[in-house]
Amino acid sequence: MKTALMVAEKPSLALSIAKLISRNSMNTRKGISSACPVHEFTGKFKGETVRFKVTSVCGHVMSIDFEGKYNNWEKVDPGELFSAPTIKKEANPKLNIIKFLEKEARDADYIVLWLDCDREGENICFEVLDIVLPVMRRSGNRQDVVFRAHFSAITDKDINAALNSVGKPNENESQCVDARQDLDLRLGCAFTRFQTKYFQGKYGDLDSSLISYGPCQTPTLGFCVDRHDKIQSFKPEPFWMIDVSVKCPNNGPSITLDWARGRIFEQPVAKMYLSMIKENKIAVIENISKKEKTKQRPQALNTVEMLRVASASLGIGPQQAMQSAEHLYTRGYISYPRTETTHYPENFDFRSSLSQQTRSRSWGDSASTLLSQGFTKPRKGSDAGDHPPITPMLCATEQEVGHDNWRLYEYIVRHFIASLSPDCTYLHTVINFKLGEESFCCTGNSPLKPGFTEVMPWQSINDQQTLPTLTVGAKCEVEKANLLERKTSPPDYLTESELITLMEKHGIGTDASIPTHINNIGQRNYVTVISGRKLQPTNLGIMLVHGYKKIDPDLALPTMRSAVEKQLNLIALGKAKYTDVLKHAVTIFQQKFHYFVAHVTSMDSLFEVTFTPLSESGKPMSRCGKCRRFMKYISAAPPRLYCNTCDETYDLPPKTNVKLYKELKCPLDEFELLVCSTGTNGKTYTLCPYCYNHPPFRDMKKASGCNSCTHPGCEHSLSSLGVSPCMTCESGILVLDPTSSPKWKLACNDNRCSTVVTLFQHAHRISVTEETCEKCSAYELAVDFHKDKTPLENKETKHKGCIFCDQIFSSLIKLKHARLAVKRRPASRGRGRGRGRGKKPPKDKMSQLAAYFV
DNA sequence: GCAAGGTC
Repeated sequence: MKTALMVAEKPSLALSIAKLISRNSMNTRKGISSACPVHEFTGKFKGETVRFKVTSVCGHVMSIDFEGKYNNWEKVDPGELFSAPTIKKEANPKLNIIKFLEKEARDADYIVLWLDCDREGENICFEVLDIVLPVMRRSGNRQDVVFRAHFSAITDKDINAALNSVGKPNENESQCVDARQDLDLRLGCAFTRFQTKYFQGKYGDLDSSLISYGPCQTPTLGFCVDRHDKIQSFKPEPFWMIDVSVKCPNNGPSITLDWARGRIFEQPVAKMYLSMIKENKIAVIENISKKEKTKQRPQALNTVEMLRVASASLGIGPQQAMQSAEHLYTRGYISYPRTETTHYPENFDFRSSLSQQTRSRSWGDSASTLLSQGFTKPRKGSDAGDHPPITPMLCATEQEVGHDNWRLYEYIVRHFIASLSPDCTYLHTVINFKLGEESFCCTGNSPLKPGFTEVMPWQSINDQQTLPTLTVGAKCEVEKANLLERKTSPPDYLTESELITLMEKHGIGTDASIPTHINNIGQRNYVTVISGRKLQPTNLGIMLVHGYKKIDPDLALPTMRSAVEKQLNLIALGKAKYTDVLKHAVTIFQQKFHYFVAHVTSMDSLFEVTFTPLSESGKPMSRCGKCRRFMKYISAAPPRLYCNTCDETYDLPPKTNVKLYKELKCPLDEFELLVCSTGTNGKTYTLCPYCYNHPPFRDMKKASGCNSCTHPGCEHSLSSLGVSPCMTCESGILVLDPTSSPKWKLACNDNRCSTVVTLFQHAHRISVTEETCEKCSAYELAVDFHKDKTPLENKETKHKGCIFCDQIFSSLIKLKHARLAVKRRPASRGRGRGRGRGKKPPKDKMSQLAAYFV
């Protein structure tokens, strides 16, 4: 029997497709990629009986980057990036998708591509083909083994129809995506590297680790700065309005009236009207109109609407909202959260979705009512052909999902129920008054049928002013008539929710990437989120956009993206060749880049008035090894030391507190050492500013401290202070922290690992000896305890041994877990001092150590 | 260290 391998874009879709084709009878097994299971069953394909294997990738398998040497910021001129060679590399190596696909393809005769039916999906088709075709059983030529399923909904009908009418993948559409990736990479990286190096090399208070540019993120920032500019250039104008209140007949309530003329912009005119009005003591009701109005139930929920409401009503930002939605989706509480569609599929089972929600204490009654009394046909939405709208799939409780996820879940459920509820109707009343010649009115809304607002109470009609019952011709006594002076007010900063709408309208980003772009401009310190989730641009954000406007306005305009996409569309439509279009587009941006570089001083003239030059930034910290003068510590991102005399900058680790380490010097370069602490877990280590940026030894990585330095003679180095391999991470070594006295500690020297082992107190001195433990081969410590507080017998103060195996030491280290029965191998002996210290002992040594500290 | 696009 032949085998057909079928590949979807994500695991959830592979499952749905397998269920629909196999009619729910399949075997599911794990694949070598932890994320992607394989569903197997027998069925019909192209008239023959085959074994189906349905699985998936996780989005793109590959991503584009420059060839390695082009990633060196110091050695490569950003301008070269427009012609630098690029490579495709595995997008997420942890998932091991390439190996997984190769393995599953080996016994396959057919490959059927079930990737999403959009351009990205078409592109992933070819990523998959590049991996599977070389290893597949080749029973025929490519034409006979490669098939593409075209589907527009995940329904029985659609999926099975797609299987029976498979076609071919569209290479033009795929190449269109390749072109976009190539262009975005070159453009983004060239501008980002140039700007970052240029401005960080001049100013000390930009407070951003990266001055990035991107064809989506920059126009996104542009929207925020545009609003800022409108606010800045706004000139308030005074205006006057007439505030009248009348008393209803028969001692009725007082009501405030609105003047038909609204605002008057000339004071004398307003005053004239006021005196005319004041001549009347009585307002007469001229007309009363009552109209039934409708507030429509919401359409089915898609991603951007969910993000807008999350930001505007729940105060949850887009990035966090997507994380919550992801959490709810992976646990089965809601349907797939990335969709543009606002129309329910024809065969959507509303009854079962509603039934699940009847158990809820908060909205169960609403769901029950709809089930027993019949629900309203949902409004027609738009079907983007991607995924069904976002709906609840299971009834959750707050305990199960956690408070923040719960708030989003609650909204999704309420929105779903509301979309099946009747519209809300209310009575809109307008009462027209006459005061002499002038017209006034007052309006009121009173609910008739609450409809969907019962389940979305925040949408309900509730008027502050309830109108009393009045009749035409009734006379109301004027209580007061005053002139109010007001000023026109500027618009407010853009809210996240408005920004999402603008991005969607201009085609900046996609439902999945909009949150990332918004998050990016915050991370880079271009905007700050202020109260009400409004986005206020920072000086940096404003200077950048104003700078682009001076040099080349296209760079920050939302139209640039769409103009590029128009060109790229020609590839997808087969009207132009991939290489021609790409070459043309790259050339244009290369020219724009060179023009920008040539004119960057006009952006810089904006920076000069706002930011502080490096020479005036920071406070003196440690001495430079070259000129012996104090260098200045700049704490704003990116943190660094700047030597004004040498005009050199030395990067420092991010998010780390640094201080001088007793004026001790690095024996190699004479730079004064620093002590770094990250604050979170009490891990501290020392570093030499010069070695951190220019590692002196081949086995010392860039951006490491003395605890990774293999200098054989320096007392601060790994060679002198290293004790044993780290028990929690793969590559780290536990090093004595010489600054930790009196609460002595060992800390892992891998930046990414937070392991810290707290040793004993009451020791004046601890040193790492040259001897290694016979049992575990860790270096032994020599400890000098305080004579009054020594834990040793007979008031002894000195003791030497292995902290893991020595009875006295191991009893003094507080272990969370008792020693487990660990198989011990005879210790390797005779390791030399120095170079050997960094080397990793056999694997079981690791597990042995791990048993002590969990 | 950089873009934007998939998805976990």
